[in-house]
Amino acid sequence: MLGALKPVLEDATRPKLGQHAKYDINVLSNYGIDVRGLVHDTMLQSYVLNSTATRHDMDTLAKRHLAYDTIHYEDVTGKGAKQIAFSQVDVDSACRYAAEDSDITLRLHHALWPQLQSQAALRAVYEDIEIPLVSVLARMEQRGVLIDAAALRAQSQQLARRMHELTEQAFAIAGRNFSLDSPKQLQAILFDELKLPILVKTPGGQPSTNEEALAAIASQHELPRVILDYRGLAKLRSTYTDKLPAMVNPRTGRVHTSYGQAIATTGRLSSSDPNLQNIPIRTEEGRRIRQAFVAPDGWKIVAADYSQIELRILAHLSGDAGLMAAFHGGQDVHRATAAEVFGVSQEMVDPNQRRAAKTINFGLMYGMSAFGLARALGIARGDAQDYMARYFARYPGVQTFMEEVREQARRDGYVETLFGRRVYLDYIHSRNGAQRAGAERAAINAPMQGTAADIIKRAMLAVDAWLIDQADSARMLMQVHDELVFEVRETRIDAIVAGVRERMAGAAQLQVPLVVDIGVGANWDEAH
DNA sequence: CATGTCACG
DNA sequence: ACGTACGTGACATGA
Repeated sequence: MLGALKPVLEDATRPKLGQHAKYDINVLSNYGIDVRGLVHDTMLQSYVLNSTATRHDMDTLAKRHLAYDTIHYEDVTGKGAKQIAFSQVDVDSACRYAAEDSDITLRLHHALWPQLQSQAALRAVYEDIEIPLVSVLARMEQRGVLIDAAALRAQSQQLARRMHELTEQAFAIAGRNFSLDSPKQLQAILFDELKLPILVKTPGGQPSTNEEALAAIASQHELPRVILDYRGLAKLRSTYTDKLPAMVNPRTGRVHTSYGQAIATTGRLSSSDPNLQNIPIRTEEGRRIRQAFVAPDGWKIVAADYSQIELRILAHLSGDAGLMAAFHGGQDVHRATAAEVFGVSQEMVDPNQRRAAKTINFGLMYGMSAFGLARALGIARGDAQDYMARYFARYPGVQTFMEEVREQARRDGYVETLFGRRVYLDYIHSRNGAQRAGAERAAINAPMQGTAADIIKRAMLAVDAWLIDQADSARMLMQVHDELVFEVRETRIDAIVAGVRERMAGAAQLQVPLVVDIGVGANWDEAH
């Protein structure tokens, strides 16, 4: 069958329609078939029409648009311990399931494509960004990234030893044994037995043992610090140093993530199994994990990230003169903001003022309140209010922009990115004040996060198209929201760095420059 | 499967 | 009185 289908599937002039076609493309790739000619994907149609609405899997879409209950995968294979591989399913059941898959996909296409076709901006996002991106992502997933599994295993051993020591310490301090991994047991010790004050609660109303809560009581008792140290190590070990070596594909010797193209409401990608978009970077111990992401002999890792892309997008979308000037002058934008808010020259900005300005800049993009700013900076609410008032006085365009975004959300029920991608806000008219406020914050953030997502996707398409003519000099391996990671032949570094920079910087024409920082190294950490 | 926690941008 | 900074994915626990 594969032999009969191969010429059809590989013929780009024969148009293909799929539901989550990237999945099928990857399966067929494992059987030596290079699918060409994908023109439609109903999952992506649904996602571009409304990223917020629902999940975009076939069962959900069939129910929603066709009022049809599909045969579920688990109906055919069973589930849990008794589940069998699809290859073990009897041919009659497999045929029914697979035939329905094709039938429903075409019927979904007839339901969704007319809606998309009639809205030019959405159609362009779909046709010019999402559909062509499918093949780029499929190849990134298939390529995988090389990791130094032995180094990670060694780090796991070290972490285990230190965790054991911390466990012994914790037992001695607490006066009894308990599971350091159990928030419930820890809560009983800290707040019932030791009577430490409850300063933070969980969303469920329980006394929290999270980092903020433990840090707040660390001055009153020695146990919280030990737990914090233990937690830091436990996270690294369970999620990364144990897990990543176990996920190396024996056939390729590499780790292969899956990119979610219809998950994040703003248009971002997600990464799973394993998630390569949350590899540690903020601590030295964490960076050792990044050091295990390596290049093969004769190759280097090249990491290219957009500098301050969301703030630049804020400058562009708001048209605020002050913010645009900071970027045009090539200034340190947080320093520039500090100078404005605190009324000093940029040279006189102290580190604390810069840190506060950075918090303000980021917080504003998330719709943060004075209360939130006060908490983030550990200052009085009145002072935070003053800072924000001064910020908006200095950057009036930003305030106007944010009010306009809120207005659009209330009027239309959605907001837009620079390229016309829509993000619907389901709770913008909620009678529940907290929900409504949450929707307003999401509305503020979505145009910036979403435009950044559009831009890097456009850059990926441009870079990929260019790399095809570069004789396998470089391979795009990962995308981490504002960063692209490549492996590049050592002999070709300079040309590839220049080409990548040019295409990433040129992925959108903004009122401010798009700056790309690029590093080269033997591993992902060195490349930063 | 829900909850709490924590890794990233 | 409550909640208060957006978007994700993965892990361990415990019912």
